[in-house]
Amino acid sequence: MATMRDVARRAGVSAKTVSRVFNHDPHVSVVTKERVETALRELNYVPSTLSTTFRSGRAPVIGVAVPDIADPFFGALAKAVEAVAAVHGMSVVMTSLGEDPTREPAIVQSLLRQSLSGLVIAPIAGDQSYLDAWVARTRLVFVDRRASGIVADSFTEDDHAGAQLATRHLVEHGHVRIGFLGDSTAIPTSRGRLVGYRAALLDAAIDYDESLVVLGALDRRSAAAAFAALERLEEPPTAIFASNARVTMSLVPVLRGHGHLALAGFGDFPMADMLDPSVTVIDQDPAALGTLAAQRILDRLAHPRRRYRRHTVLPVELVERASCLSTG
Amino acid sequence: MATMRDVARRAGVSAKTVSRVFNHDPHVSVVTKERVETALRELNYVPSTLSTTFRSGRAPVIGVAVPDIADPFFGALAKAVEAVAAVHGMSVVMTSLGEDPTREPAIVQSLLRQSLSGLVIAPIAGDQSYLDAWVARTRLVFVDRRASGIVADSFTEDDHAGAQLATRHLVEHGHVRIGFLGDSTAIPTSRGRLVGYRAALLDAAIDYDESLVVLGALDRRSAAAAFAALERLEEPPTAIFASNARVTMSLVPVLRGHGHLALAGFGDFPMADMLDPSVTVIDQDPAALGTLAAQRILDRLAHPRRRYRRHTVLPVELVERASCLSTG
DNA sequence: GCCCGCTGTGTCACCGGTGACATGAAATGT
DNA sequence: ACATTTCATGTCACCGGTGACACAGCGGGC
Repeated sequence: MATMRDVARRAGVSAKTVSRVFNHDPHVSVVTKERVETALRELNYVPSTLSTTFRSGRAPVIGVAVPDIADPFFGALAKAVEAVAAVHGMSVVMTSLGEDPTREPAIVQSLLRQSLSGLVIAPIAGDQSYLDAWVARTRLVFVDRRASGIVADSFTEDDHAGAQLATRHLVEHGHVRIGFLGDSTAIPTSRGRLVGYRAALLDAAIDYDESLVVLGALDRRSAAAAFAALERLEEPPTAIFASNARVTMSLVPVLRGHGHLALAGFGDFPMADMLDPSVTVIDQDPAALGTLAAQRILDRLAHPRRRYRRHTVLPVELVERASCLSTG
Repeated sequence: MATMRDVARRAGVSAKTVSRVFNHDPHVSVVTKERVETALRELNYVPSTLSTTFRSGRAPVIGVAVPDIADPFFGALAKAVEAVAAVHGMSVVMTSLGEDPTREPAIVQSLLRQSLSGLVIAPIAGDQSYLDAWVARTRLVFVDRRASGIVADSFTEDDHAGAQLATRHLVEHGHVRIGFLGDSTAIPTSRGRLVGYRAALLDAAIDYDESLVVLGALDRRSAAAAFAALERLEEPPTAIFASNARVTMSLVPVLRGHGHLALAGFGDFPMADMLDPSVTVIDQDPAALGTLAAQRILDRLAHPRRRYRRHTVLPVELVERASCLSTG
């Protein structure tokens, strides 16, 4: 691929002059300009971002680190980040953090070595103090979950209010024994949702029964096992609150086999309205998270000393469908 | 962030020596090595990939350009690419090409300016000759759809056989009037599936009726419109073949309202087995496409002059569920 | 005629890790 | 004891676009 010096040689000028022509610097004579433009065209010059990136020490790239890029929630989030980045001539590097919190630091740091302009991260580990050294260099924005161990911007959704809303909704449909099915309380979002669930019970003066809280529902098999644990209770639940979309989806086939319990889940998912019964959910807006996060990175790049709101919590809303109507 | 020269100054050696220690070059005395290692630790040195990338002219990055990264199919594909790349210390830049084929060249070229090690692309345009200049520099691998206008590796799925299989399946369930609902025949995959559909009809000695082929079913609304066009026919279809998962999903609510037609779709999707009726589909393997594509890029990087099979077509299989049983 | 400013263009250095090569000292071989 | 190899370490240049600065030539104002 032709470099600027190649073009310069062909046009009989210095590389700097080519640079000027390429960047529409007015201080170039018309004759020179035309000669250079011809050479540019003839050599099919395409500038490499490498040198500018190297010189500036900052790649025109925004990183996105999420638990799983194939998850529709994070897919939508990433897509939104990319849309914002593209408008500003930036690219997006993506990485899946997976399930193992201990691997998070290594994965994220190998991303950061690329001198990203910013990083949007939905962490899986309980502590991000390993990012301490990077806070000054890279604009870090947390989404879905707040940072812990460091101070960084965050855009999250109202886990507490959403879970409270969904649980209250089940209570209003006459349920008293409401199970909480989740993945792991190591994840802050799940913790927040559990707290919201408890708050709704408290509001309704329903005693909190720890045996109704079952974790580890990661896929259909483990969801079945978790559900079985609830069924074995002396007083099994008549309704279930699923702490995220993955749990809800894993639960659908399980509930199908075991009579109809009421179900409400945190997080909408494709086809939720087409299932029988259609699933009542708390609707999140991953695209909004992504857009805001990307925007914040660009804002901070453009205005390094401006001050911003540290934590933004987006409201969520209940999408009422049929699954909360049925009773065991 | 500390550079090698910073470390060198602190340890009282040259930058090169630091480089040697960092890369475990045995030609360093134990004393020096320890002094350097201390300095490395004290300054918390993390190498920047920027300089090496610049010098080598090749970023340790694989690009992934797909129509929509939020689509579960491409999400799974991207995830697989990333998994392979991560093992080799590489990152993945992703970009959505969107819907407008005319924007593809600009989007892809802005990716390529980053001197990627390779690019995995599922194109939306009908012609990739704009990539001509890049073939020599960047390892291009096409997935899901072949390249047109240039010679490049491809990994695709057997659109023809899959569509033929699904259509034959519907025929075997007694259907003669089978509608074909698709997005656009500008997309090569859709074209291939249409051909497969026609082949199955031919096999069964069923006349091909062009009015049974309706395109433009991109979302629920347009799918409804497309379906309405079929319903208006004098002899409406009793079964429908949907040319991709997005069409199938858009069609689910539409069919719900209009009596039960048999349905088979190309491409599985989450919850397809939980719908009522569960949807018979042709199962694709996006992760396999992603893995193979990434692997090919790494292979070509490692063995530049080795020869490879240009085009690989992966088999697909029918997942029989309930939707093909019901009859209008 | 001199200074000033403006214009068009060129030169140089820089960003940071590392390959190619050099250098001086110690170790080994004869 | 001297030649030769090995070893530890250093110096330099490079990758490519561009900011800082230089400089020659020219026109205008005094």
